[in-house]
Amino acid sequence: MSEVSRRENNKTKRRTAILDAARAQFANKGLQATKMEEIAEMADVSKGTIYLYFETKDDLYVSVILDDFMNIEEQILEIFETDGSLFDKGKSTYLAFIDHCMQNTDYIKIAQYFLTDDARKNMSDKLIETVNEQTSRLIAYVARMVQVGIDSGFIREEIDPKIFSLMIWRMTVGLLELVFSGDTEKLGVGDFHDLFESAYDVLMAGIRKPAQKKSIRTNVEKLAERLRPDGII
Amino acid sequence: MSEVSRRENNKTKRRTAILDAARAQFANKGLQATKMEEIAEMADVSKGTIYLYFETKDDLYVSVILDDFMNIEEQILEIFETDGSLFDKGKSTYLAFIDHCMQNTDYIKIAQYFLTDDARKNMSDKLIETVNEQTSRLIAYVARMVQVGIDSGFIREEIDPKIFSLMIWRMTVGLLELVFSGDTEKLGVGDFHDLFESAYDVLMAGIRKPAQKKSIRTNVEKLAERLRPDGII
Amino acid sequence: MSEVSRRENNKTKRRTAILDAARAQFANKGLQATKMEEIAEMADVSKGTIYLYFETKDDLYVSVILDDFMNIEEQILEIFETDGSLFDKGKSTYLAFIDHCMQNTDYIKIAQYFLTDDARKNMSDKLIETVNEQTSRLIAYVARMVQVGIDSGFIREEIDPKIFSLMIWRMTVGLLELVFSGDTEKLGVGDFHDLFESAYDVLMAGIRKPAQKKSIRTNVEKLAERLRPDGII
Amino acid sequence: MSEVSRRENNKTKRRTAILDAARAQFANKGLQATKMEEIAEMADVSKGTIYLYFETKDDLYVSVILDDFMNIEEQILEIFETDGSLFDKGKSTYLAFIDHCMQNTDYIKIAQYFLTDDARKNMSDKLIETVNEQTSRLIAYVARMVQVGIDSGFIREEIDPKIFSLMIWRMTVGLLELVFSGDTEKLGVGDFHDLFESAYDVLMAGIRKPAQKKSIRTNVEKLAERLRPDGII
DNA sequence: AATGAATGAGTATTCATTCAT
DNA sequence: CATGAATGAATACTCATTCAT
Repeated sequence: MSEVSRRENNKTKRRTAILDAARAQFANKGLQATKMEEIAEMADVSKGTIYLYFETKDDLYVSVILDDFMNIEEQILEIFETDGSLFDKGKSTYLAFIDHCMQNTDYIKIAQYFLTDDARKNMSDKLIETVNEQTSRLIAYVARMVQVGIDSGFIREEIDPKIFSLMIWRMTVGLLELVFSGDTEKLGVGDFHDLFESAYDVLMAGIRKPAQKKSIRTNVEKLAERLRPDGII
Repeated sequence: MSEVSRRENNKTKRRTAILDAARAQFANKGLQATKMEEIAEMADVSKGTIYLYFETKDDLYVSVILDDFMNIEEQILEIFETDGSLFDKGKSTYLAFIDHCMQNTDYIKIAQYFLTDDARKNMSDKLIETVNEQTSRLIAYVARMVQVGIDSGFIREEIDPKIFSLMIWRMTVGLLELVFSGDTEKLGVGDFHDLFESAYDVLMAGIRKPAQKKSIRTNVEKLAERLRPDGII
Repeated sequence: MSEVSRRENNKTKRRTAILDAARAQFANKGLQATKMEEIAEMADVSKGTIYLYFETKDDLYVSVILDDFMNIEEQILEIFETDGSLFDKGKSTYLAFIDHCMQNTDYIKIAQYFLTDDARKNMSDKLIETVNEQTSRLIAYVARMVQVGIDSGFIREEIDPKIFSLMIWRMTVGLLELVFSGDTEKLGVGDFHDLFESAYDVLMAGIRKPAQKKSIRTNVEKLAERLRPDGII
Repeated sequence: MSEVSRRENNKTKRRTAILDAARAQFANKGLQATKMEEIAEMADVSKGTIYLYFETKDDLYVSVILDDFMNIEEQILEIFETDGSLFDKGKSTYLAFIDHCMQNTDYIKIAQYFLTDDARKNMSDKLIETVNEQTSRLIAYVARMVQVGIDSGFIREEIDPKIFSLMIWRMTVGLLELVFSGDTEKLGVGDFHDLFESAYDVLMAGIRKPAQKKSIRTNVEKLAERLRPDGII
């Protein structure tokens, strides 16, 4: 390994260490309550070093979520590769997302803070832009799927793919926020699995074309590749 | 007017003045960025006076939203009183809520902050409890409506009224948050009216019983009163 | 009872109620930590009323101690009236003082604060003057006793009565402060009675004339009246 | 000088600068009236820097006195090294202590505050412990001297060394407090030297063995070394 | 690149005191 | 006399960020 690449390697390791420490702290105590010092300690670097890798605390915060974001994307894409009907694949993807969020609560917590007024005050436009881009990309996936559904005759033509994407996104995230707040019990919801599955089913029933024709199903294979993120659609 | 009641009257006026000033400031700059001093100035009272009416900044913050909450409830109940089909009334109520929120952005902003980890750290259990109670009540309205729909044969029996309430609540609030963040344009949504109406329609389509029987429709009138918040259901 | 005297009576009762409440609070939490509100509540009057009887918090504080002071003086004078040798009476008086202070810790706590720089900043000259006068009077008693002892040949002529008074006063109060601080245990002193009695005996041994002549004792009776606070000495 | 030791050196200098500034301010205005900002300015550091060296204002306050304490100890030990009779050495030490306190009034002022209820509320147990340890050590010196006096036959066997130590300590400090309060004049004491010397002489007369035997005096030399703080006694 | 000492802006809250009723 | 609502001065402490080494 060359001197340069070893150095590069070290830098990456350190960046990851800081990111991991930050994720842990943020998830545990929230943004405000987390001190840069604590992150530094946990990452085993000095306070100053963090600023060599991230411009501000908010930058670090968003970087954490961006990191998660990329992980989610990766996982979701894998599911797309598998065979199966459009609705089955949709549901698998949806449930995989829920699963991921239930295991990595940080992502939702960031998303929560991100739309907040307080957050916007402290955040650079560049940061907002970056997260927006990522979000748009994820939404576009869903929209594309819906479009495929429409084209294939599974989904009603009146449905606006983009609006539906926002709907399912905000609803899902909203329910996750509720679950993480711990208030669900007080609100009388016991089984999370049930909650999310029911929500999905209602949404699907809401866009499904009443009388599906079998013949159309044969088009699925052909359409699958249109779902790729860098696809033509 | 007696001495005591005049004093009471004054106290109420002052409380309202503080509440209004706080609402304006919070909506404009967010919780953190708003200084108690600024609220005091705008309400034309001294800093110390605020603390005679509200225990802490957070208490004041939540009190603002609770105030909005009660206004919303009032408006919504009026709509229940009007005649019309179940789904029509539901839609009117939903749109009235959207309208209110579009005009009083504070409510959503509080709701947003409320589920946040950071908020929970600073908030008294009593405060959380109070907001939860209010929320539960609003959710119960919706759930009751759904139940009526089921009983009347409009809505599928498999639908869980409570889960559906949480769905529509979180989705609606989530979309409002998105709109208020100003990112909707970047995400390519132009017409808000369309957005919210489409969302509602999808949700309704998702729970509607496919083959509605005309005969049942005649029951609507009879069922209407069961929707009252203090109803027997 | 006339209208005027009934009013006077009420005023006195109220003043006493405030004084008692203040004493209890001050003794329990110290000066700084005690709020005027708490005193008002305990005395069952409004906050504003306290200021009709006492100019400031510090005034109230000192008034409490002055009140105690007068009680102490009264008790001590009674002992002077009894028969007995000079040293016996001295010791009885000293022990009575100790007893009183052990039972009414407030007095010492005030005295402690009184000589403090912090106290002086907030205290009016008039207040300082008043306490000084009281103190001087008490010291004068002791000095007069010592002078009698000298005149009677019990105490060495070289002893300066005033200096000795200051010595025994400051030492006694100092030891009481130590006891009240709770640190005496850590400093290894178990029996308070022993502590104070030993201290007294050492002081007496320090001023006693080595060879006492019996014949002088007959003068005691004659000298007793010279000890009266309003005596001619 | 190495990098590390230079840094250490700087830290020590800064700590001293803060300590000196604090001493000056505290002595001048008392604890409450002194603002952290003023100390920072005088020490030519920022407000935040003080908190790198001292945890709280009270910690700083006590640290000042602890610093003085160590100086006093040093001076006193030197006097022990000189030759002379037990009582002479005792008196020299006593007068040196008085001198030091008259020149560094802070020490007494802290001691005064230290036994106060108000102080105890704000002070950490660790801080109280530390001061108590120092005090105990100083008291132990005196007690050891008294014991030597007893063993040598100069001092009466009935005298409890520990009690006597507390007596002389509290009396001396008490008189110093009185002097610093400025009330001594009003109480009619003019010459401080006289006051303290007389006080000492009375105390000594109070514990001295009436008929001293010359032969014992020869033991003084031998006993002197037992007075060392790290001595075997 | 890494460090960590230094900085200093930033603010909610308390409570003795006043005064209109 | 009594009240208690209103006042507003007063301040220790935190922590993100910087920068000399």
